[in-house]
Amino acid sequence: MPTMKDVAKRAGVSIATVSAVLSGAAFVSPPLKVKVEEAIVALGYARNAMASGLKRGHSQLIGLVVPDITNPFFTSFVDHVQKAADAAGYSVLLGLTDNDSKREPAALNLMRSHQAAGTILCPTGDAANYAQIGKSTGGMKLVLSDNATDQTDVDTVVMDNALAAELAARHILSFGHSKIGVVAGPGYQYVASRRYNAFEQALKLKSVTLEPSLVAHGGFRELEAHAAAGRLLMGPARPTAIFVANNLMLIGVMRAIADLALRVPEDVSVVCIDDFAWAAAFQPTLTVVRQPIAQMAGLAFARLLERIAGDTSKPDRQELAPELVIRQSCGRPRL
Amino acid sequence: MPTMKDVAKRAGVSIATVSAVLSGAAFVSPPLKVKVEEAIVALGYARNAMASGLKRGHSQLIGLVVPDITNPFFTSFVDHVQKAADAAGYSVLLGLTDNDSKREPAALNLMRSHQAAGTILCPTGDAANYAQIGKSTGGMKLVLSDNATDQTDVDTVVMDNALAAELAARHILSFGHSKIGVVAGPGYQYVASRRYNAFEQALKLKSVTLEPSLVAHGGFRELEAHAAAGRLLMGPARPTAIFVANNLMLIGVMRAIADLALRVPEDVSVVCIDDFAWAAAFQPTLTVVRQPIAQMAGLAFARLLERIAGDTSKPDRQELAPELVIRQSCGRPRL
DNA sequence: CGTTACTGGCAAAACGTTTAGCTAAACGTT
DNA sequence: AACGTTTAGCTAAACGTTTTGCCAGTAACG
Repeated sequence: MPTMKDVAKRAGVSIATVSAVLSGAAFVSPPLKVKVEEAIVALGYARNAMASGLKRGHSQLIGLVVPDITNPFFTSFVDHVQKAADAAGYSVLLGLTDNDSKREPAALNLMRSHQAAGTILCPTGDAANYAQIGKSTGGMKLVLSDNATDQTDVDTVVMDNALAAELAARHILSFGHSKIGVVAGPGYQYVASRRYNAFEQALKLKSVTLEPSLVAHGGFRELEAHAAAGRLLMGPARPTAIFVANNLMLIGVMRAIADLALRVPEDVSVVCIDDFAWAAAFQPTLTVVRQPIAQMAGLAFARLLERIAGDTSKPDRQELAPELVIRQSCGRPRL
Repeated sequence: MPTMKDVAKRAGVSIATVSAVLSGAAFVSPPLKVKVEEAIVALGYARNAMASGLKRGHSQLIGLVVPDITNPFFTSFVDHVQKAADAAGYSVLLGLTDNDSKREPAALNLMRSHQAAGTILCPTGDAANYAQIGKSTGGMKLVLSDNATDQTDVDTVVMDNALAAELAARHILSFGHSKIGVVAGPGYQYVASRRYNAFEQALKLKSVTLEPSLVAHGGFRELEAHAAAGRLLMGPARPTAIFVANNLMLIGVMRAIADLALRVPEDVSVVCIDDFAWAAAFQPTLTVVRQPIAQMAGLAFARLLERIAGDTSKPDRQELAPELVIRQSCGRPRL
């Protein structure tokens, strides 16, 4: 493993000069510069990021903490952040909390210990833990995304979840449904309750009420949603439309619908929040509310970059609008 | 940002003692130990991984380089590696090559520069680049997975792609198909050509030949596959069954089938390599060849751990068996 | 009681970089 | 010609750990 010293010796210069050409800041005369560059490739030298990070007080790493990379929403989020980071000369250190907010402090500590220039955290949304999070940053730049409450002491980039649910509600209502089922996320999570409340509110505005027996709360995961949808669909008052709060749960719901040989949208209409590749391949193609993932990731990273650059303005919350993608899974209820 | 020195001062001990209790190696008397631990929590101290890594010559990071995290296969692979790494006290530094093998050396260099204890690389499979890869490791432990040729100088964990294709072929043949279409991956990639060749071979064994006009080579991505499947299906000799070489391409194929209002499996039978959540929710449910992702990730990481621990035995290649998951997308051809 | 063996704890020397401060040469100005 | 200015490049001092070697106690032994 060659060091700068080796490069310096081979190029006949001091290590300070090697450092200068590597970081490109100070002016180095062209002849010396090429000599150094030659030595670097000849030795296969790669700068030691540990030493560099130690000396400079921070690394070229940014932390990215998500609850579950397996959820297509987060997969895409990670993908976009990674690419933005790459373009800006940063690498991403991945943290997974496995939907357990108690793991967030540890993840944040990891990032801090690696001297991350900053961290983007998608909390799993258990509101109780927010105080903890602040403690664990130790001064590290932080921006929250996705499942973040509306506290004001940290930068936040989220989708307008209320609008998303409203869009779904209005679309369902436009077909004249009144017996509407909901497969909602876990109530203690900010995003889940916001989607649920806004959906209910939008219905109430048109004097449609949500039958408690037609509301199921799951864990944002497929299996519970499958069971929940089964109960809804086999109950005495089968809904003619179902609102599903995320993509993972939709898989379970569609399986339950298939189990009962029901047709979409003839027997049940379906909308969910989150777009994903298979939504356009499914038969019928699935109407969804699309989250602006690329934008969220882009803005979150951009905000982080500003903070890293020294911006000390007041933390703000950016709320992005979702988009209703109308496909074929909603229609008129049969009487 | 408190350092060990601060902790030491507060606990009334030397920094060597603090280091000792942190790493847990040397014996420290219980009273001192609790004093140090108290100081650590009181100050909110977190060990500086840069300094630690610099001194020890390697970090607690492992590199993980994949072509496209958006592909559910890699999503799952990353997820499993991350969890295994976490359990072993390592964190993962994520590298994306965006399906471009020319980016692999840079990704490897990144890992090396961060003093990664080791790296798992899923090459994008352009065989031309393998020599390059060796150069870029600079002595860093490396294990290859997924799309790795059968070179013998580096540890490798792969699925038996030939068997996977064979399983698919035999399943299709068992229904009596003879006009069979293929949507294959890019021919220059090891995995793609291996799947294709084995599929053709298995057909030949039963005296079924592959019509060249019914074979399309795409880029393992949805869009090309959609176009390719469209051509196949609208051509003069429509196949009664289609073999699709990966999950992403299947999305495109299913869309093409829907475009033409064809029924599965009555008009066309479909199998693909890769299982994924929606395969069981789709109507009809999709028959697939499942890759043993958890096992692959687990073995790749385990091998890496052995190498990190100092194992210097001869590099080997582990080939894992896939599994045919029979669902509903294959049936008899209509005459 | 004197020697040896062991122990918990400390001081200090690295690890490979960045960077502030410096030297000396080259230039422009009077 | 003497002066200040600028500049390319160097020296050396950090950065926060880990770890080797050492010291001073204590226990064990003859």
